[in-house]
Amino acid sequence: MDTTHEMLEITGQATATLPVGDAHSPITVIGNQTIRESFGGETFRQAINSRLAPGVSRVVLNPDAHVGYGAPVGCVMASPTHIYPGPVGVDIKCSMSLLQTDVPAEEIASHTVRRKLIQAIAKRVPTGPGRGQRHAPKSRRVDGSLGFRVATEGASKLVLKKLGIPKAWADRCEDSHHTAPDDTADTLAARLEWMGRERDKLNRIESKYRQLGSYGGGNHFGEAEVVQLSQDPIYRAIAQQWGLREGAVAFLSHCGSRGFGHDLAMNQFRSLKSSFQKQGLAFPAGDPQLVYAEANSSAGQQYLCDMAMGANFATVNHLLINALVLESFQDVFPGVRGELIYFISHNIARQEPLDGQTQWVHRKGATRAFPAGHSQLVGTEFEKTGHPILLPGNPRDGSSVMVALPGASQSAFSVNHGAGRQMSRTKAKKHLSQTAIDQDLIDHDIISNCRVFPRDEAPDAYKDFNQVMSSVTEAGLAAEVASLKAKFVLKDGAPADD
DNA sequence: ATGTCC
Repeated sequence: MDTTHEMLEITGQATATLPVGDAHSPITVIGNQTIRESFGGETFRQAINSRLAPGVSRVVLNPDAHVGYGAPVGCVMASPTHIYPGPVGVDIKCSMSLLQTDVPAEEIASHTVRRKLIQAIAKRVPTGPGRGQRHAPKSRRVDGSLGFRVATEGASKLVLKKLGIPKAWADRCEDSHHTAPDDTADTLAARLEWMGRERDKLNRIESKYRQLGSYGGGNHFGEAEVVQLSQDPIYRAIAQQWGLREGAVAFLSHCGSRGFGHDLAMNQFRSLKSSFQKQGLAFPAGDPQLVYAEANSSAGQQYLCDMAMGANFATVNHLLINALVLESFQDVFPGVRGELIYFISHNIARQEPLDGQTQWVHRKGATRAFPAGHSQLVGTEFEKTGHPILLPGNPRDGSSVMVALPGASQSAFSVNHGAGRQMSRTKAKKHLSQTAIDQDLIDHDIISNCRVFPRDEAPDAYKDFNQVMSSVTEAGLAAEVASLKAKFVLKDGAPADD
């Protein structure tokens, strides 16, 4: 009997207090026993609240799940009719990207070379709060006018050209641009103009444009990797078809829409909550973080416009970071070339065919996983293989590139988005030893831009990535085509003695 | 996630 993939009976022991009508299908839980024990009651409660919320057709809990804003981080929530800002998340279109260079691994064996790369990247792509554009040359400066184009067009030809980003990279994005629900660019422009005019937000928004090309903080990072292809000939061939090469140095990035998306999300939460209160509407399970709108309503359309603009910002932010990282490599290795393998989000709602109808698939800390032949891949270069899935594990145990299998239909064509936090930041700072964390990375030949690695971001603050990965593969959702071994990490550094 | 509360 396969215990790696179980349907959580919502009338079962985890949820005995919640009466559920027959109309509700159970929540799908992806996780072996170790993983299921990692969830905790609050994560299940949030999943059940999400499942019982209006208009929701399906909820999937992935092995990296933990408590989040309204819905767990590490879940999928689908609705044909309703849009939920909480289950998109506050960092709209937080995503992963993978840039492969033609530098062979041997070239970055020495710490001296790696230090040079770290300095070259840190000079161009800052971590922590503040502006990404602080050292940008004039040619790349994002003013209000270009920022407007970024927010409304995403990775359009004009935006890519202005920012010096290779135009071919747009084809390697899960979505290179996002439009308003009515599919017209003018609607987004009108929404942005309205925010500037009616709500006196323009100055603040313009200041956020200056964050383009930066990582921010928290779990965001940039990491140099050595690519190791799968030993399985079928999956190795898929990796090679995507352009991955054994022993190449690649760069994995994790970040999102920075202050720009944050402001859009928070404004939406505020206005939707206040609208619920004015109308005397009840929040799902009494939780204001599960506030929602019907997608076709005026409020729903406004949210979808703001989500699209946050997503456009995140996309261009990521592509710009990759262009700047490639330039940094060229500082150290003149003439080196690089190609974007893929860019894929784990905090977004997308319209997708699911269970026989078009639905809003909310992925909150979950990654799209379309296998070969999926209707939304038809006509793309990934039609015959499925698209790359980029999963950060942790620097010590590595990260993974996967391909979806037909079994992904059981998880709403989604997998996890990483390892998933197992310790709160507070608990990690209290319980994990700083010297042990730093020694661990040294032992694994990994260096970092931080004097000391942030304790709340240490590998052991997260779940065992091998357990998470085996939960996914044993459920038949996806298979690994390549693993990524970290060589250096850029993160928002923690002070030495906090 | 976020100039970590407008």
